[in-house]
Amino acid sequence: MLDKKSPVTIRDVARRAGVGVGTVSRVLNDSPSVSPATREKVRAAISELDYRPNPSARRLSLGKTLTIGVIAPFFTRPSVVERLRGIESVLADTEYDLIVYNVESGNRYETYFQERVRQERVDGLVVISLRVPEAHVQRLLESDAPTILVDISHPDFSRVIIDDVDGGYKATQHLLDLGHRRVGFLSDYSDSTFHFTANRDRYAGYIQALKAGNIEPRPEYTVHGEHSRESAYELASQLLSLDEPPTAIFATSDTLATGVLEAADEHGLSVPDDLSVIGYDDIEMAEYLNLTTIRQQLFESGVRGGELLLEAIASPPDEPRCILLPTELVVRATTAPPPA
Amino acid sequence: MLDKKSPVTIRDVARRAGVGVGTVSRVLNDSPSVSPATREKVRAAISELDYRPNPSARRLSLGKTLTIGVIAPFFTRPSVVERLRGIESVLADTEYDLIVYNVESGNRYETYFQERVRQERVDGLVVISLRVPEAHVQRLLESDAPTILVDISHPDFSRVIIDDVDGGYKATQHLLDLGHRRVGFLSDYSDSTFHFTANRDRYAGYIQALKAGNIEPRPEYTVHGEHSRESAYELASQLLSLDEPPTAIFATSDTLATGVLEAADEHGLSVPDDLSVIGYDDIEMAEYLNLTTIRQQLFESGVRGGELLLEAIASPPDEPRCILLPTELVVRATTAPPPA
DNA sequence: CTGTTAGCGCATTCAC
DNA sequence: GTGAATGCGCTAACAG
Repeated sequence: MLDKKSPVTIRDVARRAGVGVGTVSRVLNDSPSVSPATREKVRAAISELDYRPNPSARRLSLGKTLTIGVIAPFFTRPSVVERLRGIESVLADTEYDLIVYNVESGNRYETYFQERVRQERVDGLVVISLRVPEAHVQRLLESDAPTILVDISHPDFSRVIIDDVDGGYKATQHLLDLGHRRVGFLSDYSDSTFHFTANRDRYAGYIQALKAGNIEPRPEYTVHGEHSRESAYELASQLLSLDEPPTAIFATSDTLATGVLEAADEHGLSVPDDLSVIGYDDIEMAEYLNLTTIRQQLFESGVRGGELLLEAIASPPDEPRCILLPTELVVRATTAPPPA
Repeated sequence: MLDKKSPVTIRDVARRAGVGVGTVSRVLNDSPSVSPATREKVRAAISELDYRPNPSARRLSLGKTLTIGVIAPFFTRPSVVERLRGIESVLADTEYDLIVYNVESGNRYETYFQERVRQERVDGLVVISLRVPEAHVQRLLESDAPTILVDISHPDFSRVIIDDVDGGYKATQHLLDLGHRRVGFLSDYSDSTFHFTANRDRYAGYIQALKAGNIEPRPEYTVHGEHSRESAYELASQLLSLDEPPTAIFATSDTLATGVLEAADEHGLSVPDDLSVIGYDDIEMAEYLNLTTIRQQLFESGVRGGELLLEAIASPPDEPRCILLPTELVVRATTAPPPA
């Protein structure tokens, strides 16, 4: 015989405490208008029955989903995971559930924005490192559920972005300071990539630094492809096979930088003596590899994004807010003056 | 003036299509008892109104949450992220939402099991690399929402585990085959750690291999601490400072292995000539570092776990199912015969 | 202060 | 095959 004990509801509690359901609801929601005595009775009944409110009912009645959605290319990059951690850390103390939408392929990318993300589904959305499809911008903006961008820029959305122009500038400037004149730029920037503004900005910084140093950018020194070590390996090989190869390479992520390191090794080049390499992000591996890099506040970006979202849900700002996080040059062992 | 267009409901669709709400609900749920003609009418109305059913209402009415919870130490280890990816990939094609509970501290660990995980909150739960608190085992087992374990063993739960005894055996055997007689075992196994059975099993395999090779295990060769490169560095240093230090070290994760590599370097030991090092997991970095390791099917373990859960929800098995995933020795450049 | 009641949007009987 | 009615568990508005 099935002993399906149906879950205890608010009515059971009310009965047990000898009060009405309304009162139980009030103590549940910390309403001030409940006498201490009855409050205590209700509390007792709740704990005796080990009662927990049914979230679905609560959500339906409230007209809120009490959940936050995060849409991101989670698993492709350590940096995204760090940001996610930051978001999760601020949500953990709230009543919001965190539901994750992982985007690894183009079709799911569109699908998530189209299907899943609606007022009825989440109370707020944060998009990490992913370009918002133009087709969905308007709807997102009009929705009651606010959207926050992290590590991606768009003038109409509140966002926390990294000062990537400055980061790119710093990286390049560091190389220039060391005496390099031939600096390669290697990234996964490309129109087909979801990940968009960050690399563009870093590139801008790269160009600015070059110009400030009176160095004419060479088109052949800029390469880009997929975001993987393998791809970076190919791209770097291409750079190093040039008639006049760069003496330093700025890779727009630490992961890419490892591919560059690999290629250097393959070409019999010793780092940093023959070739300087600088990465970006300062993920855990960077420290181990002694990689010079541009550190950005990964976890912090998630925290700030989460906070922005919570605030926006509480009271929508009149206009988009923008938080700009600084970067920091971390000099380690993969950069040095160019060979004499 | 606020133009709060209230979301379109099933009633709007019914009205538009000139039918009752029941009928709309039927076509929504692919009920066979709807005439093709009206089905078409309803479909048209749905798309004209761009109607989407309200998940909260649906859940309440259905008495299901349509969400799956994953509780794991997500962000601490790349391996966990890989497993999560696997789970997400099978859930992405279903109507289930995936909500994540990140456990980084002890109190949240207890809290999640206690508060969040209840029938009313999720329809199913998967626990990754985390020991289930004994105090909650019974409740979990009795719940209508099945619990699946991934990378953690418990006789009462369906689970997908890795053959870690064999993995530990293989790693040790590989070292023995190379001629090593003094093999250290370095792990993050400890009672205070959530992560539990995996390291214990690997240790068992280590001991078995030693015994099979007629080598008496030495207590001082077994060390454990936190799961971090820094910790591994300390532990390895300790090992290498022994009067008779091991000539090979088996670290129970690739992350730990990097710490060992670091310590070796610090001690002026060259790998693999002076010291052999083998890791575990074969995360992405292992390939880059040319680390000999034991590969396990990380992503696959998540996939299988997700499938197990879906099946359990559909029809609870009479007794726990157990899927055992094999490991594979991947020989790269950090292991070699001991110094002469 | 507190009990009662009316929805929230959908699925699901039950008659027709 | 289809419409109308009932209930899922909770919140909020309304009396008292």
